[in-house]
Amino acid sequence: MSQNGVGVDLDKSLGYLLKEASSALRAAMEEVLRPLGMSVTHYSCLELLAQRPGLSNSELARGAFVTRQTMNVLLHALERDGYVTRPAEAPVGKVLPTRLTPRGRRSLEKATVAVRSVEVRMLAGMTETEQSDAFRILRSMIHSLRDGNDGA
Amino acid sequence: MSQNGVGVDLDKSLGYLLKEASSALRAAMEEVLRPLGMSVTHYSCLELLAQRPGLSNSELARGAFVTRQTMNVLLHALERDGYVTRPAEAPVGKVLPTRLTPRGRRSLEKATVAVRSVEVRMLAGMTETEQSDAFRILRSMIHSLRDGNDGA
DNA sequence: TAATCTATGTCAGAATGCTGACATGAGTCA
DNA sequence: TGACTCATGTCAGCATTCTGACATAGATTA
Repeated sequence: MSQNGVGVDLDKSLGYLLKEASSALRAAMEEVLRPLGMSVTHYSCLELLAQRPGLSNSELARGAFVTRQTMNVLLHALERDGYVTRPAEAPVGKVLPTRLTPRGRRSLEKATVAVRSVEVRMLAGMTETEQSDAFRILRSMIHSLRDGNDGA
Repeated sequence: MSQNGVGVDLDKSLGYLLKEASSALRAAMEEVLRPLGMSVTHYSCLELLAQRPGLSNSELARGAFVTRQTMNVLLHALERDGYVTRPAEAPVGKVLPTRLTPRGRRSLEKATVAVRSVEVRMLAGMTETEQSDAFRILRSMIHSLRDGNDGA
């Protein structure tokens, strides 16, 4: 492992490590979701709707960490394939509350099993203390990064 | 914040939190790199070359968590714009060792300052202990996720 | 009430990254 | 030596996501 003192030493950069972990997580999730014909964003959307029925397109987008436009495309596909339903007209304002269909719920159930296996694997090598540390530390990182986004 | 007991509870999912942190980091880096006309992958490539001169296209791709093909496109652009150089013929095998030009090095210097500010911000809210915990825990997560990728 | 601001859904075009495929060079092993 | 395996660089086509833009609905404020 060669390295010199210049710049941000990648071996010691928390940002690089975070990116590496995220990349590994994404790969693991894609691997278990592929046999189900489902992408990570696809799964995220369904999971969000299961836990908070009636979310709008924009809310789903924020929850899945993509743009409104991207989520909009996905939602239309999911609606076309019968996984979700949206009212033809907005009950209030422009917001179209989205809900899972029975088919969407069934599809999600299989995916949830697959994804949970990844989550379990990730937690496996950690003690109880490390697990709660992980939550606290990740939350701290998110908070620090968000603060500077529009603050300073 | 509503939620029920079904499925993977996102509020308590380490995977979701990891994705959130990674998303925040990416946004923060894009924000500071945009004024320099540089993308995250672009910066990653230059930083890798600064620390390990002579890396091949494939090695750079693995280091930046993209495919060979993606890195290949980027390298050609960087070479065209005079940030890196690659020999016309492979000294050995097919591997074309890549190196930063003085221009590439100058460009990287500015980016490094910007990126370091993000890294500092991320570490700011954490104690010394938490910082070393963060490294250990992230490494543990990466290891666990990788193991299962082709193993079990 | 009227003006302004903010958030939403949506369309269009562009950028980015990926999968599939191919030829080639190097290492392995019979 | 020859067959096999593996990694590399590269081309082409496709998928996903993003940025920019617009009209509209609700909230805020003068």
